[in-house]
Amino acid sequence: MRLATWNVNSLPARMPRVLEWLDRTQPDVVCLQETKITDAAFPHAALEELGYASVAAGDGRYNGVAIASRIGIEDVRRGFAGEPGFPGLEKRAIAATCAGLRVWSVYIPNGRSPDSPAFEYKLAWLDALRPAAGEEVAAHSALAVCGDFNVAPSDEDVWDPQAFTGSTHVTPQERAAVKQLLALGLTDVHPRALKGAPYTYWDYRAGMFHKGEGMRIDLVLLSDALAANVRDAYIDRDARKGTKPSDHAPVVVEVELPPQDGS
DNA sequence: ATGTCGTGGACGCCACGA
Repeated sequence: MRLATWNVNSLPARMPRVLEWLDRTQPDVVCLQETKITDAAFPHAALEELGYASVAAGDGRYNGVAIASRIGIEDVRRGFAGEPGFPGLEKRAIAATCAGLRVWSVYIPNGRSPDSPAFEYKLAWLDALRPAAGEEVAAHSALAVCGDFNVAPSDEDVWDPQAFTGSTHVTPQERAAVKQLLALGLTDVHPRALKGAPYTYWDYRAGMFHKGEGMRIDLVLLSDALAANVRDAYIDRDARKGTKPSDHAPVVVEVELPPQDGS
Protein backbone atom coordinates (compact mmCIF):
# COMPACT_ATOMS: atom_id res chain seq x y z
CA MET A 1 0.00 0.00 0.00
CA ARG A 2 1.05 3.58 -0.66
CA LEU A 3 0.87 5.88 2.37
CA ALA A 4 1.62 9.60 2.30
CA THR A 5 1.69 12.62 4.59
CA TRP A 6 1.57 16.25 3.54
CA ASN A 7 1.27 19.56 5.35
CA VAL A 8 -0.71 21.47 2.72
CA ASN A 9 -0.74 24.89 4.47
CA SER A 10 -4.43 25.53 3.80
CA LEU A 11 -6.52 23.02 1.89
CA PRO A 12 -8.72 25.75 0.32
CA ALA A 13 -5.60 27.46 -1.06
CA ARG A 14 -4.06 24.14 -2.11
CA MET A 15 -6.98 22.19 -3.60
CA PRO A 16 -5.82 22.43 -7.23
CA ARG A 17 -2.35 21.19 -6.26
CA VAL A 18 -3.74 18.50 -3.95
CA LEU A 19 -6.14 17.08 -6.56
CA GLU A 20 -3.47 17.10 -9.23
CA TRP A 21 -1.03 15.42 -6.83
CA LEU A 22 -3.50 12.70 -5.79
CA ASP A 23 -4.26 11.93 -9.42
CA ARG A 24 -0.56 11.70 -10.28
CA THR A 25 0.67 9.93 -7.13
CA GLN A 26 -2.23 7.57 -6.42
CA PRO A 27 -1.68 7.11 -2.67
CA ASP A 28 -4.01 4.66 -0.94
CA VAL A 29 -4.03 6.78 2.20
CA VAL A 30 -2.90 10.37 2.69
CA CYS A 31 -2.60 12.27 5.96
CA LEU A 32 -3.04 16.03 5.68
CA GLN A 33 -2.06 18.78 8.12
CA GLU A 34 -2.72 22.51 8.36
CA THR A 35 -5.92 22.09 6.43
CA LYS A 36 -7.17 25.44 7.84
CA ILE A 37 -10.78 24.60 7.07
CA THR A 38 -13.87 23.91 9.17
CA ASP A 39 -15.37 20.44 9.14
CA ALA A 40 -18.52 21.93 7.58
CA ALA A 41 -16.55 23.31 4.62
CA PHE A 42 -14.23 20.32 4.12
CA PRO A 43 -14.15 19.26 0.43
CA HIS A 44 -15.26 15.65 0.91
CA ALA A 45 -17.09 15.59 -2.43
CA ALA A 46 -14.09 16.72 -4.51
CA LEU A 47 -11.95 14.00 -2.90
CA GLU A 48 -14.70 11.43 -3.40
CA GLU A 49 -14.58 12.15 -7.15
CA LEU A 50 -11.03 10.79 -7.09
CA GLY A 51 -12.13 7.78 -5.08
CA TYR A 52 -11.16 8.98 -1.60
CA ALA A 53 -13.30 8.90 1.49
CA SER A 54 -12.13 11.52 3.98
CA VAL A 55 -12.39 12.43 7.64
CA ALA A 56 -11.38 15.77 9.09
CA ALA A 57 -10.94 17.75 12.27
CA GLY A 58 -10.71 21.48 11.70
CA ASP A 59 -11.67 24.86 13.20
CA GLY A 60 -11.04 27.04 10.16
CA ARG A 61 -8.25 29.52 10.51
CA TYR A 62 -5.40 27.57 12.08
CA ASN A 63 -4.29 23.95 12.37
CA GLY A 64 -6.65 21.27 11.07
CA VAL A 65 -5.89 17.64 10.17
CA ALA A 66 -7.49 15.07 7.90
CA ILE A 67 -7.10 11.58 6.46
CA ALA A 68 -8.22 10.55 2.97
CA SER A 69 -8.35 6.89 1.97
CA ARG A 70 -9.40 4.89 -1.06
CA ILE A 71 -9.16 1.56 0.83
CA GLY A 72 -11.76 2.21 3.51
CA ILE A 73 -11.84 4.41 6.60
CA GLU A 74 -13.36 3.46 9.94
CA ASP A 75 -12.99 3.79 13.72
CA VAL A 76 -12.32 7.52 13.47
CA ARG A 77 -11.03 9.30 16.54
CA ARG A 78 -10.42 13.04 16.86
CA GLY A 79 -7.85 14.25 19.38
CA PHE A 80 -6.65 12.04 22.23
CA ALA A 81 -6.99 11.62 25.98
CA GLY A 82 -5.09 14.27 27.93
CA GLU A 83 -4.40 16.44 24.87
CA PRO A 84 -3.48 19.93 26.10
CA GLY A 85 -4.76 23.20 24.61
CA PHE A 86 -3.30 26.66 24.04
CA PRO A 87 -5.33 27.76 25.85
CA GLY A 88 -8.23 25.81 24.32
CA LEU A 89 -8.08 22.45 22.59
CA GLU A 90 -6.87 22.71 19.00
CA LYS A 91 -7.40 20.46 15.98
CA ARG A 92 -4.11 18.63 15.76
CA ALA A 93 -4.82 14.91 15.70
CA ILE A 94 -7.16 12.51 13.90
CA ALA A 95 -6.95 8.75 13.62
CA ALA A 96 -8.70 6.13 11.51
CA THR A 97 -8.29 2.53 10.43
CA CYS A 98 -7.79 1.92 6.70
CA ALA A 99 -7.79 -1.71 5.53
CA GLY A 100 -6.32 -2.88 8.81
CA LEU A 101 -3.74 -0.10 9.06
CA ARG A 102 -4.26 2.23 12.01
CA VAL A 103 -3.34 5.72 10.79
CA TRP A 104 -2.81 8.94 12.73
CA SER A 105 -2.45 12.37 11.15
CA VAL A 106 -0.84 14.76 13.62
CA TYR A 107 0.24 18.37 13.59
CA ILE A 108 2.59 19.07 16.48
CA PRO A 109 2.61 22.70 17.72
CA ASN A 110 5.34 24.88 16.21
CA GLY A 111 6.70 26.21 19.48
CA ARG A 112 7.65 29.66 18.12
CA SER A 113 10.76 30.14 20.28
CA PRO A 114 12.34 28.10 23.09
CA ASP A 115 11.59 30.78 25.70
CA SER A 116 7.89 31.11 24.83
CA PRO A 117 4.79 29.58 26.42
CA ALA A 118 4.16 28.08 22.98
CA PHE A 119 7.30 25.99 23.41
CA GLU A 120 6.10 24.64 26.77
CA TYR A 121 2.83 23.81 25.03
CA LYS A 122 4.71 21.97 22.28
CA LEU A 123 6.56 19.84 24.84
CA ALA A 124 3.38 19.24 26.84
CA TRP A 125 1.57 18.20 23.68
CA LEU A 126 4.32 15.71 22.81
CA ASP A 127 4.31 14.43 26.42
CA ALA A 128 0.56 13.81 26.21
CA LEU A 129 0.84 12.16 22.81
CA ARG A 130 3.24 9.53 24.16
CA PRO A 131 0.81 7.51 26.33
CA ALA A 132 -1.92 7.84 23.70
CA ALA A 133 0.49 6.54 21.06
CA GLY A 134 1.59 3.79 23.45
CA GLU A 135 -1.97 2.55 23.67
CA GLU A 136 -2.19 2.52 19.90
CA VAL A 137 1.09 0.58 19.58
CA ALA A 138 -0.33 -2.01 21.98
CA ALA A 139 -3.67 -2.21 20.18
CA HIS A 140 -2.55 -2.23 16.53
CA SER A 141 0.31 -4.26 15.09
CA ALA A 142 0.05 -2.19 11.89
CA LEU A 143 0.27 1.45 12.99
CA ALA A 144 1.40 4.63 11.22
CA VAL A 145 1.77 7.94 13.05
CA CYS A 146 2.25 10.51 10.32
CA GLY A 147 2.46 14.25 10.21
CA ASP A 148 4.25 17.52 10.72
CA PHE A 149 6.20 17.00 13.94
CA ASN A 150 7.88 20.40 13.82
CA VAL A 151 11.00 18.62 15.06
CA ALA A 152 14.11 17.76 13.04
CA PRO A 153 15.18 14.50 14.72
CA SER A 154 18.92 14.95 14.08
CA ASP A 155 21.44 17.42 12.72
CA GLU A 156 21.29 15.54 9.40
CA ASP A 157 17.73 16.80 9.12
CA VAL A 158 18.55 20.51 8.88
CA TRP A 159 20.49 22.33 6.21
CA ASP A 160 22.84 24.02 8.68
CA PRO A 161 22.83 23.07 12.37
CA GLN A 162 24.71 26.31 13.16
CA ALA A 163 21.85 28.36 11.72
CA PHE A 164 19.46 26.83 14.27
CA THR A 165 21.32 27.87 17.40
CA GLY A 166 18.71 29.11 19.84
CA SER A 167 15.83 27.94 17.61
CA THR A 168 13.02 25.51 18.04
CA HIS A 169 12.81 22.23 16.08
CA VAL A 170 16.33 21.12 17.07
CA THR A 171 16.48 21.42 20.87
CA PRO A 172 17.45 18.45 23.03
CA GLN A 173 14.00 18.50 24.66
CA GLU A 174 12.16 18.26 21.34
CA ARG A 175 14.48 15.56 20.03
CA ALA A 176 14.15 13.61 23.28
CA ALA A 177 10.37 13.73 22.94
CA VAL A 178 10.57 12.19 19.46
CA LYS A 179 13.05 9.55 20.68
CA GLN A 180 10.63 8.63 23.48
CA LEU A 181 7.89 8.15 20.90
CA LEU A 182 10.15 5.83 18.91
CA ALA A 183 10.96 3.90 22.09
CA LEU A 184 7.30 2.85 22.22
CA GLY A 185 8.00 0.59 19.26
CA LEU A 186 7.89 3.00 16.32
CA THR A 187 10.41 3.51 13.51
CA ASP A 188 11.13 6.85 11.87
CA VAL A 189 11.06 5.87 8.19
CA HIS A 190 13.86 7.78 6.50
CA PRO A 191 12.91 8.68 2.93
CA ARG A 192 15.49 8.57 0.16
CA ALA A 193 17.56 11.75 0.09
CA LEU A 194 16.88 14.01 -2.87
CA LYS A 195 19.71 16.15 -4.18
CA GLY A 196 21.66 14.85 -1.23
CA ALA A 197 19.21 16.04 1.41
CA PRO A 198 16.16 14.54 3.09
CA TYR A 199 14.20 17.75 3.61
CA THR A 200 10.41 18.03 3.61
CA TYR A 201 10.01 21.73 4.46
CA TRP A 202 11.52 24.92 3.10
CA ASP A 203 10.49 28.38 4.34
CA TYR A 204 8.84 30.48 1.64
CA ARG A 205 11.17 33.36 2.46
CA ALA A 206 14.55 34.27 1.06
CA GLY A 207 14.58 31.69 -1.71
CA MET A 208 15.36 28.96 0.77
CA PHE A 209 13.89 26.21 -1.40
CA HIS A 210 16.11 27.12 -4.31
CA LYS A 211 19.13 27.37 -2.01
CA GLY A 212 18.40 23.92 -0.60
CA GLU A 213 17.91 25.31 2.90
CA GLY A 214 15.32 22.93 4.28
CA MET A 215 14.46 20.64 7.18
CA ARG A 216 13.04 17.16 7.60
CA ILE A 217 10.17 17.72 10.02
CA ASP A 218 7.41 15.71 8.33
CA LEU A 219 7.71 12.15 9.58
CA VAL A 220 6.16 8.75 9.01
CA LEU A 221 6.50 6.62 12.14
CA LEU A 222 5.61 2.99 11.53
CA SER A 223 5.21 0.22 14.09
CA ASP A 224 8.54 -1.63 14.10
CA ALA A 225 7.18 -4.82 12.52
CA LEU A 226 5.57 -2.82 9.73
CA ALA A 227 8.72 -0.78 9.14
CA ALA A 228 10.52 -4.01 8.23
CA ASN A 229 8.13 -4.24 5.25
CA VAL A 230 8.89 -0.83 3.76
CA ARG A 231 9.68 -1.19 0.05
CA ASP A 232 10.38 2.47 -0.72
CA ALA A 233 10.11 5.90 0.85
CA TYR A 234 10.65 9.23 -0.85
CA ILE A 235 9.99 12.95 -0.63
CA ASP A 236 8.01 14.40 -3.53
CA ARG A 237 10.17 17.48 -3.90
CA ASP A 238 8.47 18.40 -7.18
CA ALA A 239 5.31 19.19 -5.22
CA ARG A 240 7.21 22.08 -3.58
CA LYS A 241 7.84 23.65 -7.03
CA GLY A 242 5.60 25.62 -9.37
CA THR A 243 2.52 27.73 -8.78
CA LYS A 244 1.18 28.23 -5.28
CA PRO A 245 2.99 25.34 -3.60
CA SER A 246 2.73 24.42 0.06
CA ASP A 247 5.93 25.14 1.98
CA HIS A 248 6.06 21.38 2.73
CA ALA A 249 6.58 18.47 0.33
CA PRO A 250 4.72 15.17 0.73
CA VAL A 251 6.46 12.09 2.11
CA VAL A 252 5.40 8.87 0.36
CA VAL A 253 5.98 5.39 1.80
CA GLU A 254 5.39 2.08 0.03
CA VAL A 255 4.79 -0.62 2.61
CA GLU A 256 3.55 -4.19 2.44
CA LEU A 257 0.71 -4.76 4.91
CA PRO A 258 0.43 -8.11 6.63
CA PRO A 259 -2.72 -10.13 5.85
CA GLN A 260 -5.70 -8.83 7.79
CA ASP A 261 -7.22 -10.88 10.59
CA GLY A 262 -10.44 -12.49 9.48
CA SER A 263 -9.96 -11.73 5.80
C1' DA B 1 16.73 41.94 3.80
C1' DT B 2 12.47 40.42 9.33
C1' DG B 3 13.12 38.83 2.09
C1' DT B 4 6.74 34.79 1.77
C1' DC B 5 2.69 32.85 2.31
C1' DG B 6 -2.15 32.12 4.32
C1' DT B 7 -6.26 33.80 6.96
C1' DG B 8 -9.61 37.09 8.48
C1' DG B 9 -11.14 41.77 9.82
C1' DA B 10 -12.84 45.39 7.39
C1' DC B 11 -12.37 46.88 3.18
C1' DG B 12 -6.82 48.26 0.57
C1' DC B 13 -3.97 47.29 4.47
C1' DC B 14 -2.84 45.26 8.88
C1' DA B 15 -2.33 41.60 12.64
C1' DC B 16 -1.07 37.14 13.40
C1' DG B 17 0.88 32.45 12.73
C1' DA B 18 4.18 29.75 10.43
